[in-house]
Amino acid sequence: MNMPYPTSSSTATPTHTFPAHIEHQLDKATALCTQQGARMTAQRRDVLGLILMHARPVGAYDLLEELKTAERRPAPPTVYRALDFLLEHGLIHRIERLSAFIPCTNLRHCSHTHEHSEACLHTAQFLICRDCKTVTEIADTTVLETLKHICKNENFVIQSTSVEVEGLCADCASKHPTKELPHQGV
Amino acid sequence: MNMPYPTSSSTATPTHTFPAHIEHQLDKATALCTQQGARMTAQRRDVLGLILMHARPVGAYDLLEELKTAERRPAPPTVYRALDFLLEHGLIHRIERLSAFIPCTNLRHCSHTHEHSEACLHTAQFLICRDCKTVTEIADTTVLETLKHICKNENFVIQSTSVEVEGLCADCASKHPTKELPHQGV
DNA sequence: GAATGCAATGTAATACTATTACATTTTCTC
DNA sequence: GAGAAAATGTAATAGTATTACATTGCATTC
Repeated sequence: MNMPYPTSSSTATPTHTFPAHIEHQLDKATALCTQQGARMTAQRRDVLGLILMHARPVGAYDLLEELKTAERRPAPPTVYRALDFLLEHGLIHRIERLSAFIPCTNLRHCSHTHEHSEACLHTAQFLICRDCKTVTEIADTTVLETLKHICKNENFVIQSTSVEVEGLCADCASKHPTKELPHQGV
Repeated sequence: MNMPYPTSSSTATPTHTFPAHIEHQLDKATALCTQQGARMTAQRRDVLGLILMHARPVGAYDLLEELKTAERRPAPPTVYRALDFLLEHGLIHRIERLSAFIPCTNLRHCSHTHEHSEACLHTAQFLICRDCKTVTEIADTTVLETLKHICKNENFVIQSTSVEVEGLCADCASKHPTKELPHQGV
C-alpha cells in the first residue's frame, strides 16, 4: 500500500514508509539530489530513511537486516552502493572508528538551502562517546581552516578529511570516574 | 643463529633481525617501554621492526604473513595483541581509513627523550596520499588545541583523536590533473 | 513506440579485518 | 621454588567490504 512519492527525478515505490518528520528530511535530501542532477531512488531513500531513524551510528549490516522484507532480501552490495551514493552527495557521514554511518546534521536542520555546502564536503568533525556511542557533529570551521593551511604549505591537495574525537560526552563523564588520555607516547 | 638482544626488561630471542638503523629505532622503542614499566618482548619487537621496515602503512594480515617462519605460523591474535601493545605505548599509529598501521614518526627522529609525549598521545594527524598511499604525520599542535577548546566548551572528555586528511601529496599532485574536493554537501 | 545506451540493481562468491574463548607457557614476585 | 600475573598459542568465528557478472529499469534518439 505504498504510494509513490512526489520525487522530481526518482524511480519506483519505496518499500518502507517513515514517520512524517523523517519523510520531510527525505524530501529535503531528494531535493538536494535533484539540484545536483543525481537520482534519489527508492533504494537510496530507504537506506537514508533507516539511517535517519537511528539515534546512533548504524553499521552496514544492521541496515541490511532492516531492509529485509517478506519479498526482498538484499545482499551487501545493495546497501554499500546506496551508502556510497549518500556519502558522495554529503547526505551521510562515515565514522571511521566505528565503521558506521550517521546522517549529516544539516539534514535535520530547518534550512532548506544548503548554504553550508563547503563545511560538509567530506570534511566533518565528530565527537564520539565511548560509553553511550552517541556521535555529535561539530559545526566548527577552525580545524578545517588550519588543515587547509597546513596542506597548502606542503602542496598537499585535500580531497576529504575526517576528524574524530573519542571520549566521554558530558552526560557519561558525569556518571563515571574521569579517564583522560591514558598513556604517554614517544 | 639469532643472538639475544640487550633489551633491558625483555624476553626471549627475536625471530627476525633487521638492518642496523631499524635495530637502533627498536632499541629506542625498548628504552621507552622500560621507562614506562612495559615489556618489549621479542614478539612485539618483531612486529614493530616489520612496521618500521615499510615505507607505507601495513595491514595486520600483511604483518602476519611476514611473521611466518619455518618454525612458527602465528595466528591473527598474535599480531593484534602486539599491535595493541604498540598502539597503547604510542610506538605506532593506526590509520583508520586504511585499517593499517605506521610507526610513530618520533621513533625515526634522533632525539632519545620523548619530549613530545603529549603531542603523540593517540592524537596524531596524518596526510594520506590516495595515489602513492604514503602517509605523513603532521607535527602541528594547533588542531589539537582547537579540538581541546571545543571539547572543553561541551564538557566532552577527550580520550583520543584522529585527524586524517586524504588527498594527493605534492609529488602525485604534480603528475595528475588536479582533483579537489569533488561534490557538494547538504 | 522500438532501439540503443547507460545507470541502477540483483546475486553469488569471496576477500579482508578483527575478536572470542580457552589452553599453555613464560616471567615476575615473594 | 610456589603462586600469581602477563604473555602467547590455537581454533573457531564474527564483522566489514568488494569483485565479477547477470539483469533490469530509465532516458534519449530515431
